[in-house]
Amino acid sequence: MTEGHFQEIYRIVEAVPAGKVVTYTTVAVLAGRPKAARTVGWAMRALRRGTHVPWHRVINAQGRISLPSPGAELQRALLENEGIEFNATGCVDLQRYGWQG
DNA sequence: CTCTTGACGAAAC
DNA sequence: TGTTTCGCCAAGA
Repeated sequence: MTEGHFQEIYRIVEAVPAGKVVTYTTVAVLAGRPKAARTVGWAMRALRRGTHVPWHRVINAQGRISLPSPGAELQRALLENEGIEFNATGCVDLQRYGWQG
């Protein structure tokens, strides 16, 4: 399944437990590329049928959903379904729900 | 091989 | 405080 450098990213995202979230940067760091946060987003967008990666647990450093399109509503719904709460500003408390805690 | 795009991020304006 | 720019990395045309 060597789908390129995304494999490592997918592996990390899959390791994120339900009810927790990680930022693109965190995934990038764990993947060994702290400057490749954008690439993580690329990997998420590249997700297609067949990949059971919990992409919805990946948010930006602001604890906010970056998806400009309706995908944001879906991601938020999935996160709330896992018990994650959103701030009035639509932000998630990374200190509380972050994988790192 | 070159140029553009993108679900990022921090800094500059 | 909101918007814009630059840097970084990988993929697609």
